[in-house]
Amino acid sequence: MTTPARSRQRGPYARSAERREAIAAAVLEIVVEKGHRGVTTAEVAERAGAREPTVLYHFPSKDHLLVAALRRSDEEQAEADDGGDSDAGLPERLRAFADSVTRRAGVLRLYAALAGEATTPGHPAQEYFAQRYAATVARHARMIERRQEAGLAPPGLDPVQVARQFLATWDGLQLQWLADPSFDLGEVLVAAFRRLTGEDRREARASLTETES
Amino acid sequence: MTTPARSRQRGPYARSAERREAIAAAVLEIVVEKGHRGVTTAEVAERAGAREPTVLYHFPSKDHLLVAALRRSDEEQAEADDGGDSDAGLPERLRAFADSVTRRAGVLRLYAALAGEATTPGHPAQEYFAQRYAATVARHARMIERRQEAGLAPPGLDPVQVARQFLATWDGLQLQWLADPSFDLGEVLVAAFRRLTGEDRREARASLTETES
DNA sequence: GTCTATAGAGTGATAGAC
DNA sequence: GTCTATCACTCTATAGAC
Repeated sequence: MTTPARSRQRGPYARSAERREAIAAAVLEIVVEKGHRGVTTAEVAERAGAREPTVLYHFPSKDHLLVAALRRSDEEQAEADDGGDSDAGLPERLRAFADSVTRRAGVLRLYAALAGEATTPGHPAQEYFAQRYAATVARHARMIERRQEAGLAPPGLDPVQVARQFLATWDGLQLQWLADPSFDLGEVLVAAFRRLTGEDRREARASLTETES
Repeated sequence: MTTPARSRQRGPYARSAERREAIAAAVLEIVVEKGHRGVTTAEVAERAGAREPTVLYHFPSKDHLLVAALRRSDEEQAEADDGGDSDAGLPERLRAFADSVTRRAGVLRLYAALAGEATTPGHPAQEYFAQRYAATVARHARMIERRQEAGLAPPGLDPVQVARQFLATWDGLQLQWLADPSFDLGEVLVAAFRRLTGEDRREARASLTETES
Protein backbone atom coordinates (compact mmCIF):
# COMPACT_ATOMS: atom_id res chain seq x y z
CA MET A 1 0.00 0.00 0.00
CA THR A 2 2.59 2.49 1.05
CA THR A 3 5.36 1.94 -1.42
CA PRO A 4 4.83 -0.11 -4.57
CA ALA A 5 7.00 -3.19 -4.67
CA ARG A 6 10.29 -2.14 -6.08
CA SER A 7 11.54 -4.23 -8.94
CA ARG A 8 14.39 -5.59 -6.91
CA GLN A 9 15.09 -9.24 -6.85
CA ARG A 10 15.41 -9.09 -3.12
CA GLY A 11 11.92 -8.07 -2.14
CA PRO A 12 12.06 -5.46 0.56
CA TYR A 13 10.42 -6.36 3.82
CA ALA A 14 8.60 -9.41 2.69
CA ARG A 15 6.28 -10.50 5.44
CA SER A 16 8.02 -12.85 7.74
CA ALA A 17 5.87 -15.88 7.15
CA GLU A 18 6.61 -15.62 3.45
CA ARG A 19 10.29 -15.25 4.15
CA ARG A 20 10.34 -18.36 6.25
CA GLU A 21 8.56 -20.23 3.52
CA ALA A 22 10.89 -18.92 0.85
CA ILE A 23 13.91 -19.89 2.91
CA ALA A 24 12.66 -23.36 3.70
CA ALA A 25 11.80 -23.85 0.05
CA ALA A 26 15.27 -22.76 -0.97
CA VAL A 27 16.90 -25.22 1.39
CA LEU A 28 14.77 -28.10 0.16
CA GLU A 29 15.55 -27.11 -3.41
CA ILE A 30 19.29 -27.29 -2.78
CA VAL A 31 18.96 -30.56 -0.90
CA VAL A 32 17.17 -32.13 -3.84
CA GLU A 33 19.66 -30.75 -6.34
CA LYS A 34 22.98 -31.24 -4.61
CA GLY A 35 22.29 -33.12 -1.43
CA HIS A 36 22.40 -31.63 2.03
CA ARG A 37 26.14 -31.42 2.09
CA GLY A 38 25.82 -28.90 -0.69
CA VAL A 39 23.70 -26.57 1.42
CA THR A 40 25.46 -23.40 2.46
CA THR A 41 23.81 -20.55 4.26
CA ALA A 42 25.12 -18.26 1.55
CA GLU A 43 23.34 -20.06 -1.25
CA VAL A 44 20.18 -20.40 0.75
CA ALA A 45 20.14 -16.67 1.22
CA GLU A 46 20.76 -16.09 -2.45
CA ARG A 47 17.94 -18.35 -3.59
CA ALA A 48 15.54 -17.00 -1.02
CA GLY A 49 16.27 -13.47 -2.15
CA ALA A 50 17.68 -12.45 1.20
CA ARG A 51 20.95 -11.89 2.97
CA GLU A 52 22.73 -14.43 5.07
CA PRO A 53 21.99 -12.92 8.48
CA THR A 54 18.33 -12.68 7.52
CA VAL A 55 18.30 -16.38 6.90
CA LEU A 56 19.91 -16.98 10.25
CA TYR A 57 17.48 -14.68 11.91
CA HIS A 58 14.64 -16.96 10.94
CA PHE A 59 16.55 -20.19 11.47
CA PRO A 60 19.32 -19.72 13.98
CA SER A 61 21.67 -22.36 12.58
CA LYS A 62 22.31 -24.47 9.58
CA ASP A 63 20.86 -27.50 11.30
CA HIS A 64 17.65 -25.60 11.86
CA LEU A 65 17.60 -24.92 8.15
CA LEU A 66 17.91 -28.58 7.37
CA VAL A 67 15.10 -29.46 9.72
CA ALA A 68 12.96 -26.84 8.01
CA ALA A 69 13.63 -28.55 4.69
CA LEU A 70 12.56 -31.87 6.17
CA ARG A 71 9.37 -30.36 7.54
CA ARG A 72 8.57 -28.80 4.22
CA SER A 73 9.16 -32.07 2.46
CA ASP A 74 6.79 -33.77 4.89
CA GLU A 75 4.10 -31.26 4.07
CA GLU A 76 4.49 -31.80 0.35
CA GLN A 77 4.37 -35.53 0.92
CA ALA A 78 1.24 -35.21 3.03
CA GLU A 79 -0.48 -33.26 0.29
CA ALA A 80 0.44 -35.94 -2.20
CA ASP A 81 -1.12 -38.73 -0.11
CA ASP A 82 -4.18 -36.64 0.64
CA GLY A 83 -7.14 -38.86 -0.13
CA GLY A 84 -6.13 -42.31 1.01
CA ASP A 85 -7.04 -42.79 4.63
CA SER A 86 -8.67 -46.13 4.08
CA ASP A 87 -6.76 -49.13 5.34
CA ALA A 88 -8.22 -51.20 2.57
CA GLY A 89 -5.53 -51.42 -0.08
CA LEU A 90 -2.75 -50.90 2.34
CA PRO A 91 -0.14 -53.14 0.76
CA GLU A 92 -0.83 -51.39 -2.53
CA ARG A 93 -0.42 -47.98 -0.94
CA LEU A 94 2.80 -49.08 0.67
CA ARG A 95 4.11 -50.16 -2.65
CA ALA A 96 3.09 -46.89 -4.25
CA PHE A 97 4.84 -44.93 -1.57
CA ALA A 98 7.95 -46.99 -1.89
CA ASP A 99 7.96 -46.13 -5.55
CA SER A 100 7.67 -42.42 -4.94
CA VAL A 101 10.67 -42.71 -2.66
CA THR A 102 12.77 -43.46 -5.66
CA ARG A 103 12.58 -39.88 -6.83
CA ARG A 104 13.39 -38.27 -3.56
CA ALA A 105 16.74 -39.74 -2.71
CA GLY A 106 18.20 -36.40 -1.66
CA VAL A 107 15.59 -35.92 1.02
CA LEU A 108 15.96 -39.48 2.24
CA ARG A 109 19.67 -39.04 2.64
CA LEU A 110 19.09 -35.91 4.62
CA TYR A 111 16.52 -37.71 6.72
CA ALA A 112 18.92 -40.54 7.47
CA ALA A 113 21.86 -38.31 8.18
CA LEU A 114 19.88 -36.05 10.49
CA ALA A 115 18.30 -39.02 12.22
CA GLY A 116 21.80 -39.95 13.26
CA GLU A 117 22.78 -36.48 14.35
CA ALA A 118 19.49 -35.79 16.02
CA THR A 119 20.09 -38.30 18.76
CA THR A 120 22.72 -36.12 20.38
CA PRO A 121 21.08 -34.17 23.17
CA GLY A 122 20.34 -30.57 22.31
CA HIS A 123 20.42 -31.06 18.58
CA PRO A 124 17.90 -28.91 16.70
CA ALA A 125 16.46 -31.95 14.95
CA GLN A 126 15.83 -33.80 18.18
CA GLU A 127 12.31 -32.52 18.62
CA TYR A 128 11.45 -33.16 15.00
CA PHE A 129 12.41 -36.79 15.18
CA ALA A 130 10.88 -37.36 18.58
CA GLN A 131 7.59 -36.02 17.27
CA ARG A 132 7.85 -37.84 14.02
CA TYR A 133 8.65 -41.19 15.59
CA ALA A 134 5.91 -40.82 18.16
CA ALA A 135 3.34 -39.77 15.59
CA THR A 136 4.28 -42.49 13.16
CA VAL A 137 4.32 -45.23 15.76
CA ALA A 138 0.95 -44.07 17.08
CA ARG A 139 -0.55 -43.96 13.62
CA HIS A 140 0.72 -47.41 12.70
CA ALA A 141 -0.37 -48.79 16.04
CA ARG A 142 -3.92 -47.54 15.51
CA MET A 143 -3.93 -49.09 12.07
CA ILE A 144 -2.82 -52.42 13.47
CA GLU A 145 -5.48 -52.28 16.14
CA ARG A 146 -8.13 -51.73 13.50
CA ARG A 147 -6.81 -54.71 11.60
CA GLN A 148 -6.95 -56.77 14.75
CA GLU A 149 -10.55 -55.79 15.29
CA ALA A 150 -11.30 -56.68 11.69
CA GLY A 151 -9.76 -60.08 12.22
CA LEU A 152 -6.94 -59.41 9.79
CA ALA A 153 -4.20 -59.43 12.40
CA PRO A 154 -3.90 -61.83 15.34
CA PRO A 155 -5.09 -60.43 18.66
CA GLY A 156 -1.98 -61.41 20.61
CA LEU A 157 0.24 -58.73 19.12
CA ASP A 158 1.31 -55.60 20.91
CA PRO A 159 0.32 -52.95 18.36
CA VAL A 160 2.85 -50.41 19.56
CA GLN A 161 5.70 -52.87 19.45
CA VAL A 162 4.82 -53.98 15.95
CA ALA A 163 4.43 -50.36 14.85
CA ARG A 164 7.92 -49.62 16.12
CA GLN A 165 9.33 -52.60 14.31
CA PHE A 166 7.62 -51.67 11.11
CA LEU A 167 8.83 -48.09 11.22
CA ALA A 168 12.33 -49.36 11.90
CA THR A 169 12.19 -51.76 8.99
CA TRP A 170 10.95 -49.02 6.74
CA ASP A 171 13.76 -46.63 7.62
CA GLY A 172 16.39 -49.33 7.46
CA LEU A 173 15.26 -50.68 4.13
CA GLN A 174 15.31 -47.24 2.59
CA LEU A 175 18.93 -46.95 3.63
CA GLN A 176 19.86 -50.30 2.17
CA TRP A 177 18.03 -49.50 -0.99
CA LEU A 178 19.78 -46.18 -1.39
CA ALA A 179 23.12 -47.87 -0.92
CA ASP A 180 22.31 -50.55 -3.47
CA PRO A 181 19.01 -50.35 -5.34
CA SER A 182 19.26 -53.89 -6.62
CA PHE A 183 16.14 -55.16 -4.90
CA ASP A 184 12.49 -54.23 -5.02
CA LEU A 185 11.97 -51.95 -2.06
CA GLY A 186 8.19 -52.14 -2.18
CA GLU A 187 8.12 -55.90 -2.31
CA VAL A 188 10.48 -56.42 0.63
CA LEU A 189 8.64 -53.78 2.60
CA VAL A 190 5.24 -55.34 2.03
CA ALA A 191 6.58 -58.77 2.93
CA ALA A 192 8.02 -57.39 6.16
CA PHE A 193 4.70 -55.77 7.00
CA ARG A 194 2.88 -59.04 6.47
CA ARG A 195 5.24 -61.01 8.66
CA LEU A 196 5.49 -58.44 11.43
CA THR A 197 1.74 -58.12 11.67
CA GLY A 198 1.22 -61.86 11.41
CA GLU A 199 -0.96 -61.44 8.36
CA ASP A 200 0.97 -64.10 6.49
CA ARG A 201 -0.29 -66.74 8.85
CA ARG A 202 -3.14 -67.97 6.79
CA GLU A 203 -0.82 -68.96 3.99
CA ALA A 204 1.89 -69.94 6.42
CA ARG A 205 -0.36 -72.27 8.30
CA ALA A 206 -0.73 -74.60 5.37
CA SER A 207 2.97 -74.87 4.70
CA LEU A 208 3.61 -75.21 8.39
CA THR A 209 1.16 -78.05 8.77
CA GLU A 210 2.82 -80.03 6.06
CA THR A 211 6.24 -79.30 7.54
CA GLU A 212 6.02 -80.26 11.16
CA SER A 213 3.74 -82.70 12.93
CA MET B 1 64.27 -54.17 18.14
CA THR B 2 66.36 -51.90 15.99
CA THR B 3 66.14 -48.48 17.58
CA PRO B 4 64.62 -47.96 21.01
CA ALA B 5 61.60 -45.71 20.95
CA ARG B 6 62.65 -42.20 21.63
CA SER B 7 60.83 -40.48 24.43
CA ARG B 8 59.33 -37.76 22.30
CA GLN B 9 55.64 -37.24 22.32
CA ARG B 10 55.47 -36.89 18.59
CA GLY B 11 57.32 -39.97 17.55
CA PRO B 12 59.57 -39.13 14.64
CA TYR B 13 58.93 -41.17 11.57
CA ALA B 14 56.72 -43.74 13.20
CA ARG B 15 56.18 -46.55 10.76
CA SER B 16 53.22 -45.76 8.64
CA ALA B 17 51.06 -48.66 9.68
CA GLU B 18 51.40 -47.58 13.28
CA ARG B 19 50.52 -44.04 12.36
CA ARG B 20 47.36 -45.13 10.64
CA GLU B 21 46.38 -47.13 13.68
CA ALA B 22 47.13 -44.28 16.04
CA ILE B 23 45.10 -41.89 13.92
CA ALA B 24 42.12 -44.20 13.62
CA ALA B 25 42.23 -44.82 17.35
CA ALA B 26 42.31 -41.10 18.02
CA VAL B 27 39.27 -40.51 15.84
CA LEU B 28 37.29 -43.26 17.54
CA GLU B 29 38.28 -41.88 20.90
CA ILE B 30 36.93 -38.45 20.05
CA VAL B 31 33.76 -39.90 18.57
CA VAL B 32 33.07 -41.78 21.78
CA GLU B 33 33.84 -38.78 23.93
CA LYS B 34 32.22 -35.92 22.07
CA GLY B 35 30.35 -37.41 19.15
CA HIS B 36 31.43 -37.22 15.55
CA ARG B 37 30.52 -33.58 15.23
CA GLY B 38 33.25 -32.90 17.72
CA VAL B 39 35.89 -34.45 15.53
CA THR B 40 38.32 -31.93 14.07
CA THR B 41 41.37 -32.82 12.07
CA ALA B 42 43.35 -30.62 14.43
CA GLU B 43 42.44 -32.61 17.52
CA VAL B 44 42.90 -35.89 15.75
CA ALA B 45 46.42 -34.84 14.86
CA GLU B 46 47.10 -33.76 18.40
CA ARG B 47 45.93 -37.02 19.96
CA ALA B 48 47.71 -39.11 17.39
CA GLY B 49 50.94 -37.24 18.04
CA ALA B 50 51.18 -35.92 14.51
CA ARG B 51 50.48 -32.81 12.48
CA GLU B 52 47.36 -32.09 10.57
CA PRO B 53 48.73 -32.65 7.09
CA THR B 54 50.15 -35.97 8.23
CA VAL B 55 46.70 -37.04 9.28
CA LEU B 56 45.32 -35.98 5.94
CA TYR B 57 48.11 -37.75 4.19
CA HIS B 58 46.92 -41.08 5.56
CA PHE B 59 43.22 -40.32 5.31
CA PRO B 60 42.61 -37.78 2.59
CA SER B 61 39.49 -36.21 4.10
CA LYS B 62 37.56 -35.94 7.28
CA ASP B 63 34.99 -38.41 6.02
CA HIS B 64 37.74 -40.93 5.47
CA LEU B 65 38.74 -40.41 9.06
CA LEU B 66 35.22 -41.13 10.24
CA VAL B 67 35.06 -44.31 8.19
CA ALA B 68 38.33 -45.37 9.73
CA ALA B 69 36.80 -44.92 13.16
CA LEU B 70 33.85 -47.06 12.15
CA ARG B 71 36.13 -49.79 10.87
CA ARG B 72 38.14 -49.74 14.01
CA SER B 73 35.01 -49.96 16.10
CA ASP B 74 33.92 -52.98 14.06
CA GLU B 75 37.18 -54.71 14.79
CA GLU B 76 36.90 -54.11 18.50
CA GLN B 77 33.33 -55.36 18.38
CA ALA B 78 34.39 -58.46 16.49
CA GLU B 79 37.01 -59.25 19.11
CA ALA B 80 34.42 -58.86 21.82
CA ASP B 81 32.04 -61.38 20.23
CA ASP B 82 34.88 -63.78 19.47
CA GLY B 83 33.73 -67.06 20.88
CA GLY B 84 30.04 -67.22 20.04
CA ASP B 85 29.58 -68.69 16.61
CA SER B 86 26.93 -71.12 17.70
CA ASP B 87 23.42 -70.34 16.59
CA ALA B 88 22.15 -71.99 19.71
CA GLY B 89 21.35 -69.21 22.12
CA LEU B 90 20.78 -66.68 19.42
CA PRO B 91 17.99 -64.69 21.02
CA GLU B 92 20.11 -64.45 24.12
CA ARG B 93 23.09 -63.26 22.15
CA LEU B 94 20.96 -60.71 20.38
CA ARG B 95 19.80 -59.41 23.67
CA ALA B 96 23.33 -59.24 25.00
CA PHE B 97 24.46 -57.31 21.96
CA ALA B 98 21.58 -54.92 22.22
CA ASP B 99 22.66 -54.24 25.77
CA SER B 100 26.22 -53.51 24.78
CA VAL B 101 24.88 -51.01 22.29
CA THR B 102 23.77 -48.89 25.17
CA ARG B 103 27.31 -47.90 25.96
CA ARG B 104 28.33 -47.03 22.46
CA ALA B 105 25.86 -44.39 21.51
CA GLY B 106 28.49 -42.16 19.96
CA VAL B 107 29.51 -44.79 17.47
CA LEU B 108 25.91 -45.59 16.64
CA ARG B 109 25.17 -41.98 15.91
CA LEU B 110 28.15 -41.84 13.64
CA TYR B 111 27.04 -45.03 11.94
CA ALA B 112 23.57 -43.66 11.33
CA ALA B 113 24.74 -40.29 10.14
CA LEU B 114 27.31 -41.77 7.78
CA ALA B 115 24.84 -44.33 6.50
CA GLY B 116 22.79 -41.42 5.29
CA GLU B 117 25.71 -39.57 3.76
CA ALA B 118 27.22 -42.66 2.27
CA THR B 119 24.41 -43.13 -0.20
CA THR B 120 25.57 -40.17 -2.25
CA PRO B 121 27.67 -41.48 -5.12
CA GLY B 122 31.37 -41.01 -4.61
CA HIS B 123 31.19 -40.67 -0.88
CA PRO B 124 34.15 -42.21 0.98
CA ALA B 125 31.85 -44.30 3.15
CA GLN B 126 30.03 -45.81 0.21
CA GLU B 127 32.28 -48.81 -0.07
CA TYR B 128 32.24 -49.41 3.65
CA PHE B 129 28.48 -49.59 3.80
CA ALA B 130 28.13 -51.60 0.62
CA GLN B 131 30.51 -54.19 2.03
CA ARG B 132 28.98 -54.11 5.43
CA TYR B 133 25.43 -54.50 4.19
CA ALA B 134 26.40 -57.29 1.84
CA ALA B 135 28.41 -59.14 4.46
CA THR B 136 25.74 -58.76 7.12
CA VAL B 137 22.91 -59.82 4.86
CA ALA B 138 24.90 -62.83 3.69
CA ARG B 139 25.77 -63.83 7.23
CA HIS B 140 22.21 -63.54 8.44
CA ALA B 141 20.92 -65.36 5.38
CA ARG B 142 23.23 -68.29 6.07
CA MET B 143 22.08 -68.36 9.64
CA ILE B 144 18.44 -68.45 8.56
CA GLU B 145 19.16 -71.25 6.12
CA ARG B 146 20.70 -73.28 8.89
CA ARG B 147 17.66 -72.70 11.00
CA GLN B 148 15.47 -73.79 8.14
CA GLU B 149 17.47 -76.99 7.80
CA ALA B 150 17.15 -77.55 11.52
CA GLY B 151 13.41 -77.15 11.25
CA LEU B 152 13.41 -73.99 13.34
CA ALA B 153 12.33 -71.69 10.53
CA PRO B 154 9.70 -72.46 7.88
CA PRO B 155 11.11 -73.55 4.52
CA GLY B 156 9.07 -71.13 2.45
CA LEU B 157 11.06 -68.04 3.43
CA ASP B 158 13.56 -66.32 1.20
CA PRO B 159 16.57 -66.17 3.52
CA VAL B 160 18.12 -63.17 1.80
CA GLN B 161 14.93 -61.17 1.96
CA VAL B 162 14.44 -61.94 5.62
CA ALA B 163 18.06 -61.12 6.33
CA ARG B 164 17.61 -57.72 4.70
CA GLN B 165 14.50 -57.07 6.72
CA PHE B 166 16.17 -58.05 9.91
CA LEU B 167 19.20 -55.86 9.30
CA ALA B 168 16.87 -52.98 8.47
CA THR B 169 14.86 -53.49 11.64
CA TRP B 170 18.02 -53.61 13.67
CA ASP B 171 19.36 -50.36 12.29
CA GLY B 172 16.02 -48.61 12.52
CA LEU B 173 15.34 -49.71 16.08
CA GLN B 174 18.74 -48.47 17.20
CA LEU B 175 17.82 -45.07 15.85
CA GLN B 176 14.47 -45.01 17.60
CA TRP B 177 16.07 -46.16 20.78
CA LEU B 178 18.73 -43.49 20.65
CA ALA B 179 16.06 -40.86 20.10
CA ASP B 180 13.98 -42.12 23.00
CA PRO B 181 15.31 -45.00 25.11
CA SER B 182 11.99 -45.64 26.74
CA PHE B 183 11.59 -49.18 25.43
CA ASP B 184 13.60 -52.37 25.77
CA LEU B 185 15.68 -52.52 22.62
CA GLY B 186 16.66 -56.14 23.08
CA GLU B 187 13.12 -57.29 23.63
CA VAL B 188 11.66 -55.55 20.61
CA LEU B 189 14.57 -56.73 18.50
CA VAL B 190 14.17 -60.36 19.51
CA ALA B 191 10.43 -60.20 18.91
CA ALA B 192 11.04 -58.79 15.43
CA PHE B 193 13.51 -61.55 14.70
CA ARG B 194 11.00 -64.17 15.74
CA ARG B 195 8.25 -62.77 13.60
CA LEU B 196 10.37 -62.09 10.56
CA THR B 197 11.80 -65.59 10.60
CA GLY B 198 8.45 -67.15 11.33
CA GLU B 199 9.79 -68.75 14.47
CA ASP B 200 6.85 -67.48 16.47
CA ARG B 201 4.55 -69.76 14.56
CA ARG B 202 4.48 -72.59 17.00
CA GLU B 203 3.09 -70.36 19.71
CA ALA B 204 1.12 -68.42 17.16
CA ARG B 205 -0.50 -71.49 15.81
CA ALA B 206 -2.20 -72.22 19.09
CA SER B 207 -3.60 -68.74 19.44
CA LEU B 208 -4.50 -68.73 15.80
CA THR B 209 -6.38 -71.99 16.03
CA GLU B 210 -8.48 -70.73 18.85
CA THR B 211 -9.04 -67.46 17.04
CA GLU B 212 -10.23 -68.43 13.63
CA SER B 213 -11.97 -71.57 12.50
C1' DG C 1 10.00 -7.07 15.13
C1' DT C 2 12.47 -7.39 10.72
C1' DC C 3 16.12 -6.81 7.98
C1' DT C 4 21.14 -5.11 6.06
C1' DA C 5 26.01 -4.55 6.37
C1' DT C 6 30.24 -6.02 8.08
C1' DA C 7 33.41 -8.88 10.35
C1' DG C 8 35.44 -12.83 12.72
C1' DA C 9 36.83 -17.50 14.43
C1' DG C 10 37.61 -21.95 13.00
C1' DT C 11 37.48 -25.60 9.63
C1' DG C 12 39.12 -28.87 6.04
C1' DA C 13 42.41 -28.97 2.69
C1' DT C 14 46.84 -27.88 -0.37
C1' DA C 15 51.79 -26.70 -1.91
C1' DG C 16 56.06 -27.71 -1.37
C1' DA C 17 60.46 -28.20 1.61
C1' DC C 18 62.94 -31.73 4.21
C1' DG D 1 56.35 -39.95 5.21
C1' DT D 2 56.39 -36.00 7.78
C1' DC D 3 56.31 -31.38 8.39
C1' DT D 4 55.76 -25.74 7.96
C1' DA D 5 53.13 -22.40 6.06
C1' DT D 6 49.12 -20.91 3.98
C1' DC D 7 44.50 -20.72 1.85
C1' DA D 8 39.67 -20.55 0.71
C1' DC D 9 35.51 -20.94 2.63
C1' DT D 10 31.84 -21.83 5.93
C1' DC D 11 29.11 -20.84 9.84
C1' DT D 12 28.06 -17.62 13.05
C1' DA D 13 28.03 -13.04 15.74
C1' DT D 14 27.52 -8.09 16.26
C1' DA D 15 25.94 -3.35 15.29
C1' DG D 16 22.64 -0.79 13.70
C1' DA D 17 18.94 0.97 10.03
C1' DC D 18 13.97 0.72 9.09
